Amino acid sequence: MSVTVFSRLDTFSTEAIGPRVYREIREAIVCLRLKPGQIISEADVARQFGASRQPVHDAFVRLQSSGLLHVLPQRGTRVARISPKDVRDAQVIRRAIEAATVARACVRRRPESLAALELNVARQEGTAGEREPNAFLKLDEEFHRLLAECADLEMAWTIIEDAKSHMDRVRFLSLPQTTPVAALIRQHRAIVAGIAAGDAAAALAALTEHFGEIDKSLPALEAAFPELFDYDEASAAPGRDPSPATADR
Amino acid sequence: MSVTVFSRLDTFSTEAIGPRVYREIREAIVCLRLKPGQIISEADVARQFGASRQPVHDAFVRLQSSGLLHVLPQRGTRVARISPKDVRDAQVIRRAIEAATVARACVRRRPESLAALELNVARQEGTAGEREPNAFLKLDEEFHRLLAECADLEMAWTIIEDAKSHMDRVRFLSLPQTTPVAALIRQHRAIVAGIAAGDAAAALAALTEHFGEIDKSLPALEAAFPELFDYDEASAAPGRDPSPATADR
DNA sequence: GGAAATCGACTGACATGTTAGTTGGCTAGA
DNA sequence: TCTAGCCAACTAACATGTCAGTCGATTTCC
Repeated sequence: MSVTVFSRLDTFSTEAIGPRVYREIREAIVCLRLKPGQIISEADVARQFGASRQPVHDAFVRLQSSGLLHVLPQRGTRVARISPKDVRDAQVIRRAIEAATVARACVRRRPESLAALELNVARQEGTAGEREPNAFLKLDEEFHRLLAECADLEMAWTIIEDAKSHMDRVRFLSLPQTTPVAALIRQHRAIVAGIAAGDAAAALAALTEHFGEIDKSLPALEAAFPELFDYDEASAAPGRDPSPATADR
Repeated sequence: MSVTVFSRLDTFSTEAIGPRVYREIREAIVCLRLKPGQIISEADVARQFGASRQPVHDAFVRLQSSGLLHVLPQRGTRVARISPKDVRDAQVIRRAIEAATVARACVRRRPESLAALELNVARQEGTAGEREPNAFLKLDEEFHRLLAECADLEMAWTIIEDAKSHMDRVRFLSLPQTTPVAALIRQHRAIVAGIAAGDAAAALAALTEHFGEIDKSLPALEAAFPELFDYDEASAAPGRDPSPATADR
């Protein structure tokens, strides 16, 4: 009936179940192991984890407020389809916040933060030869977190993380096709250089270029995977889906 | 023992309990009916609502992820103190997002959205004579929501709402003292005028001025109500509070 | 044959029971 | 008087039970 996506949580961990469940479900959504549009149920996911419904329910509550899940009361829960509007909204918002972050970082310029950024970019370059893109994605994630830290704007990272999740699903789709990782790394380096020099204009220019990438891939992906996308006006629309799409897998 | 803050939910409502509980708790925090630093418990709040712990628990989960509650596992939950850093972070983020919103609104310029904004500002001016500031606050809230709608950036409002909550507690504290409502309304009008004229520079200038207000009041408030503020580095720090502050009340 | 009523198998919403971790006060022993 | 250990009284975390609403397949009636 339903696809098995999660594996039993190991019992020998000091970490509470709740946070782990949340993290795993979230990652599964962003990495498309849970397909956009797919129906999932608290009880079913709980069974897969070998846990009770409660921590899964808590995770669902949080993921709903991030917009990654759509809960239809008394009917079911589905993984949010990729909404082109949400993707673009998230892009605009992320660009705005990250621009403010970089501008602030240019003013602060803490040596230790800069060192951390430099190190991170160097590591990114180290992954250039690898086949596995996940290593780069992890470092990219950390790069942007470090930016926020550098600007002393931790709250910014929390928000970017949420906005990013909508964008990352698109990025994940586009990975097999065009992965201009080298270009992305070059942009990262330019941002760091701008901050190090206190040259806000240069850093912001590099950042803007950095965000132009997704725009190119989105239309082609929509054409290639129409069933993963959502074309309705309101992303959070509760009652919809007149499409004859296959419910899951 | 604990202060009664909530009243029994009326049973004759079609709306589910969960959303109502969430809304009420959130409002109580923002309006300082729940004091920053105060200890609250799921069971106690549930009793006050005449509901079970479950919907209260769900609300706590969401409020924690907004940073309005700090849950100390197995120990208790406290209303987040007002963290000057969080307030400033929220300000920077809100300014960034709202600037992007206004810039976009200047480009779109939908007549019906503009009309809604005009109407809203007119209503604000209608509250000028009233003693009750809540009417203005409600309209102010709606004004910024309309801005997001005008820019077709619904996601922006969701985020601003969260960031605002941290700022609003400060604003609530400062209300009795200095309420330059007239100035705020003037700024609102200037923003709308800028959008209507498609003059992004003018609109953004008005917006920037609009955000300068809190900066002035914050230091004085910190001095006046030290017990409501939190001076630690990390706002989300789980284990802290070495201060001998009175637990609640 | 076709439309309407029915029923059963789901779902999440909500209620309640249980557990483990923390804390603060009490007491026994020095 | 002080201290170490114990214990009762909390807490949120987690588990499970119950319920009402939804949907779709089947049946029933025309």
